[in-house]
Amino acid sequence: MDLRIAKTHESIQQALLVLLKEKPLEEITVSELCRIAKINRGTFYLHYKNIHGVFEKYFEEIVEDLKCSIHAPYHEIDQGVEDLEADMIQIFHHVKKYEPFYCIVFDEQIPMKYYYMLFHSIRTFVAEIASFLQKGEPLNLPDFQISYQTNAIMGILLEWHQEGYVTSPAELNWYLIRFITERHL
Amino acid sequence: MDLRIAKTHESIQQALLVLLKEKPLEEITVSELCRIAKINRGTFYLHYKNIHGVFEKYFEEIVEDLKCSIHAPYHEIDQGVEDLEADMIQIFHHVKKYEPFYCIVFDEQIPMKYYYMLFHSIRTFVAEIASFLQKGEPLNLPDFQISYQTNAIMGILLEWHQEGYVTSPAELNWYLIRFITERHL
DNA sequence: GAAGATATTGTACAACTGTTCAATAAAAAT
DNA sequence: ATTTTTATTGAACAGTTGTACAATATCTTC
Repeated sequence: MDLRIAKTHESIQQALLVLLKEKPLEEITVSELCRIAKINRGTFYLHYKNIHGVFEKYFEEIVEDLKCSIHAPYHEIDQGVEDLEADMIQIFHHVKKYEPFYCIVFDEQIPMKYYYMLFHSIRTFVAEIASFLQKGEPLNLPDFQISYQTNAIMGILLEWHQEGYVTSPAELNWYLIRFITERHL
Repeated sequence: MDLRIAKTHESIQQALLVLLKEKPLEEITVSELCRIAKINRGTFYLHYKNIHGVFEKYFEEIVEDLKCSIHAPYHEIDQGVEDLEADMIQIFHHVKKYEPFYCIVFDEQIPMKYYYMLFHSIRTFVAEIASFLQKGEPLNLPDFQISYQTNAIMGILLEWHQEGYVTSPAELNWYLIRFITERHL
């Protein structure tokens, strides 16, 4: 790996963090970021398509961390409601951990891209649970049901975002388990 | 109302439709739109903040149409599962009706704003159903459950978008009613 | 350490953005 | 029909974008 590339990437990522402390992502310009990062603007375009490209790199790592959080204490045997609870609450702890980032991700002005990244991550998790619980049954859940379930969970995150992340992860998890296990409407 | 303003608005909205036929929303510039609309660029900024401001106006009307679709055949009495089905399917018919617009709304590059507009519209509807079904009970559903339910429905729309709107509204509604009435996972 | 590979820089370009201002045109009010 | 109000225009501004190129600096490899 070329040291120059590594250094450039570091400067850019660091500059983004600096700028995010004073203004919203959508107001940050490439020119400004390059001035902070002390790199040529042309160099920026050699590595990223635009400002969102930088943030996306960051968010990829965050989503990766979520995947680890969920699957770290994965119990092969006897996945009951208790284990389900233990896994689900990881999602809320994760969002709380990276709250400043999710404030950006769920912002009105920000592209759907990041929502989809989180969605796909949680969806994989939901699909695994579903296939695990329904093993033996020949009919696996249709894609629509997986997306239905996944986005339901994300609905809680949206509400959480809107109320300003006041509710505790524990209480959110209590809600979630209740919504999942009880009949709806 | 000033005729000049009305004429300007018409020109701008019409120009957006023309440009949307040849390129994605995110690639349309204010300058280009003003050339098509044959208005001064300064005039544009007198009425809209940016290109998204124009699209938002359009989408407001579309969301308004959804509200009408849902509440048009509203049955005051005896809202059973059959009536619920009749109301829910309106959502799918609506999205199908404005498919080209929802292709934009659900696009990766497009701001969350439009997703939230649709979300709030459906959320109002879900909240009404919930309070209707649970009337008598002193405890009304918490905000988290309404958002959970609402976004679950939108999960079906997201999946629908991803598969290219192949599935029929009738089948989607069949899925949805099944997901709502059956116990989850 | 020298040679080769390649990342970075500086400069330039046409196009777009968002804003300002006086001048003009067009509508509304009388 | 004239006056008043106000929307639109044209021009200009500093700043941004995305791209291109030759010149330079820096890293890797041998």
